[in-house]
Amino acid sequence: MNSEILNRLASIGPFSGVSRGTLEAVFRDARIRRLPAGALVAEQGARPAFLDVLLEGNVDLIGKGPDGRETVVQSCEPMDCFVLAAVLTDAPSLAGGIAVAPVQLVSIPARSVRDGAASDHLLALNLMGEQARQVRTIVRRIKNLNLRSATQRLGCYLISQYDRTGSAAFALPLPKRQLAVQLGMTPESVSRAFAALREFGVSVSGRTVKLRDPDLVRANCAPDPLIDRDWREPPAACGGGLPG
Amino acid sequence: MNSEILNRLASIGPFSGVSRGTLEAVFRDARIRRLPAGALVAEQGARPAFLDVLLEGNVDLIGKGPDGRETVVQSCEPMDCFVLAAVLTDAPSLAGGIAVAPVQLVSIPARSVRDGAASDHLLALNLMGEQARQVRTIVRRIKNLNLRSATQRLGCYLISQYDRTGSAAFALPLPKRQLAVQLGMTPESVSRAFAALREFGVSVSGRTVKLRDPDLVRANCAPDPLIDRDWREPPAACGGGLPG
DNA sequence: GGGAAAAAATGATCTAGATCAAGAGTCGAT
DNA sequence: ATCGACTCTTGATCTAGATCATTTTTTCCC
Repeated sequence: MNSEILNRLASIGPFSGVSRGTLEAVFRDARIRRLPAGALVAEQGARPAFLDVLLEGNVDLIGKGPDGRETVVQSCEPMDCFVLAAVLTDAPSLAGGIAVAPVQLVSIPARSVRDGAASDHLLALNLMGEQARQVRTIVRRIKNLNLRSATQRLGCYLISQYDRTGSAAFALPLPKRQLAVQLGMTPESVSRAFAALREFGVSVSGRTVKLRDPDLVRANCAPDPLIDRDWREPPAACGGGLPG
Repeated sequence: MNSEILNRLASIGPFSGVSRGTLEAVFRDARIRRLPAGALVAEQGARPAFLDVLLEGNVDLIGKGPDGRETVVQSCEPMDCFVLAAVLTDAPSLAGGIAVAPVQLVSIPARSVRDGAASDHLLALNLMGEQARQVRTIVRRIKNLNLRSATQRLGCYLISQYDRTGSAAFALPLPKRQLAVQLGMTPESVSRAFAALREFGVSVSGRTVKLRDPDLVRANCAPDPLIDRDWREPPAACGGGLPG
């Protein structure tokens, strides 16, 4: 566990501001794991022995039913941690984790995390906030899936990329296959949704997307900050740099 | 705020074991509210001024999209608290609350809750656990909705009632209209699902349900502890009263 | 560059459940 | 009991998106 990784860990939500002593105790028995794409990162149904923090790659959390059907609960990006809820409650995981790209992750013994929260007030507060944000992320996903059509979902995703990059032409950060997972639909439906968006000035070529008229897309896809915005940062105080 | 209510509050997950002093500070400005069925209990989109704990009645948390569509995120029972995630992160509510029966609830200023968590380690730990359980409840709901058919959902619900009451003939604790909401379908679909379950020995008359052969229902509805069981209690140590 | 293999687009069907539209109980109040 | 207002049931369509099948495009490896 080198210090560069330790610094990265110390900077994410759950650990930010936590005392050196607590961090050392929590990370003492942590281990780095590297797994190839397709590997099972976490198993559904078992009480998790480790809290995993993703350093590189992507992981999908997939819930399986008794009859084999599957549903993606969440897809994780670098610096997300997963199975946190199961670790904190010491209960069986409701979903398994699959690496969709080669991953590097830190595995922290569940015990260490729980002990750390029990002995360090700030860590407990951070984890509380992390779980609260997690609840909100899932609720936003539910609203996205239930309140919008497939085309609207894709359109809003493109708009959010446009807003993030500030450019009307950008590359998708994900292969389309993964995009489909994230948007809760089949790859075929993603294709059709792209086709439907052509009408609104959206063109795709390979992984490059161009929005001829972002406002036209916006007008037709019902974007909504309560669904699309991550609110991780404090609610933008109106008038960023303005006085009183 | 009489002491009987205060005792009930002190016994629920988030507040259990918390010192008298902290509880007094947190509840100092709390108020009891009573609202008729149909009333708006919490508004979507606003930063919640209060954390609400439901004492009596039922509340549905409903997310609305920009174009008017709605989806039920959760339905709350007595002693549940809602909008907790928004209170803790001081962010706009993602869902509104509607009273589906006359409700009595305690409204605790959001500020008091956050201050309490910041100053009392045990309260922070409790709230962390509460949020973790909340995450799991929502994930179980997602799995229930995505991994099972409408008929299976109803069947599993009936099985869980059978297990709770220990009797093959019991009364539904909810009007069918609300049952539909809880199971994520329309009232019409509930009717049809009941009709489909007749084949498996399920008979309904008014609010009374009889299971002629619970195992037959079980065999056809794919029950799954990872979906149906609430795991609020610690994982049942195998062999409850047995030695060794 | 050529050619296998994966990813994507397109087309044709299928399906669970929603929606729309009547009937049939059920209940409470007078 | 009678009315009227619910809730529930049942039936007839509709639809978004999944699924299955085929072609086209990209990727990438020697």
